[in-house]
Amino acid sequence: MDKRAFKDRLYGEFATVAKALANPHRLELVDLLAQAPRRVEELAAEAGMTVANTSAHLQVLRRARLVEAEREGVTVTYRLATPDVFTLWRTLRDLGTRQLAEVDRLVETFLADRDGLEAIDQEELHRRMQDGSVAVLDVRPAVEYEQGHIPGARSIPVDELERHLADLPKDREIVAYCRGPYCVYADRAVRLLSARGFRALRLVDGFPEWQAAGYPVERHGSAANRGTPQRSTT
Amino acid sequence: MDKRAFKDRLYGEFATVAKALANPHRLELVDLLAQAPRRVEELAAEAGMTVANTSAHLQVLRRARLVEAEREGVTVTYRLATPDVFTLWRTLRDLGTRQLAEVDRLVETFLADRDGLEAIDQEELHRRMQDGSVAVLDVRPAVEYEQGHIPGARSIPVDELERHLADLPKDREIVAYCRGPYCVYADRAVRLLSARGFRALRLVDGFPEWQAAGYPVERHGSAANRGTPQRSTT
DNA sequence: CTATTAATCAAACAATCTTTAGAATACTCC
DNA sequence: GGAGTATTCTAAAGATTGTTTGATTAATAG
Repeated sequence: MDKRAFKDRLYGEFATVAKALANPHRLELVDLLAQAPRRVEELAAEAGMTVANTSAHLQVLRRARLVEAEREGVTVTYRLATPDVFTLWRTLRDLGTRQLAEVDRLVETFLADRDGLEAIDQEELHRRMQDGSVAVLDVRPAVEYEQGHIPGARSIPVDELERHLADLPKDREIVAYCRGPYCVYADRAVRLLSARGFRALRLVDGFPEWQAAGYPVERHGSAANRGTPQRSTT
Repeated sequence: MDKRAFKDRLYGEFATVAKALANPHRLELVDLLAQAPRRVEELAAEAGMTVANTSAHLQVLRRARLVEAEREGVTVTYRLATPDVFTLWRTLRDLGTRQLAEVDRLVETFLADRDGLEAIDQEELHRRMQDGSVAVLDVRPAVEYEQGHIPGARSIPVDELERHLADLPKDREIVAYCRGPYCVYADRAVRLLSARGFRALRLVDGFPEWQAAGYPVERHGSAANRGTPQRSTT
């Protein structure tokens, strides 16, 4: 094998990873799987695709070793092959956010009223959590909460929020978070809560970013911290 | 615009970035541009492609805002749009290295004798540079050295190494580096030097990784440090 | 064994991507 | 203006990708 053949094949291998991410549907699937492992049907429903098409895309991801599948009886559960896959997706997403004006434009258009919502970042939330001045609210679907959440966070999926307002404090600020910077659940929650007289604000990032930054994480209500928080793993 | 349309378009934008990287030739171009800005012809020659094809691929990268072009007289010089593009490429490459067995196999096959070469990492090189126990050798093409190199490194492109052996010290270890973990120039240099009685070893990473890690960098022989080194920007 | 459910496969088609060859453009030098 | 050079554009062929439809496989329950 000569040098040119070696290079071609090596870059070819790395290109298969990029190819796996080079499709909007597959990026959405990766984004969903970063929240929690899921079955094919669930993924198809969440992403608004047919099951057959979802299955085909999942297999592209699997061939690139970005996701793994596990059969349990009649269902097949997919999960990210390693947390590094989320890191890659986030690196891609953040670069796109900085470089592509169109992303800004889309956010401006669709999340026009987001500017009116108060927001805080991870560092500030972590500080305020420690002095107990805030209540934390996870508004993602329950299955995602169960796979891991910010310690002490209460799980109320956004669609059920209206029914559980009585459980929330009026005397403390409420910080709502969801899947990530482009997830709209937290926006909706903050808007609803504000309208009902709560003091609510949103976390600018989602749970996967919180976890990737090394902040403590809780699972199934039992403490499962990763030690002292360490900022900025990027 | 409804939520589904918003998501589709947002993921679609991010997919354009992944698509730009989803081709072996374009990855090689990004890798080359991470070393130094270059003209189309130079890139085509380095990557073993026709000029027309190189131009076409560069424009895919440009539309995705990963590279920028600047016309200077009759030539057009391309460069990475931001250093973050290298970060994305490295994240992709490192994930591929960890996940794809085929990468390992290719390296084993083509760089079979690499195991016999002594190697050190960035941290250790930085330490040894400070106590003056090593000479550092940049074996990349001169244009790449001129765009930035490890402070105090001597530039001898690997093809000219044999002619300049007299300039190298026999009483100190020589650390050779080149473009990155899969670049073969440093391997060749270390092999040649060892055969001629020098004590030579290779740096496991290349210059772009050194720079991205926050270690000091020098340009055109004049000091241009970035302050104290800070490890691990990943 | 049969029926049921979840997931995958196979075939087909449209759409997109890659490459080449040759033409066209943009600039410089004379 | 004309010649020469670097780059880009155009057109066309060939390969790859994405999606749907309907069939098929794998496991479970009765």
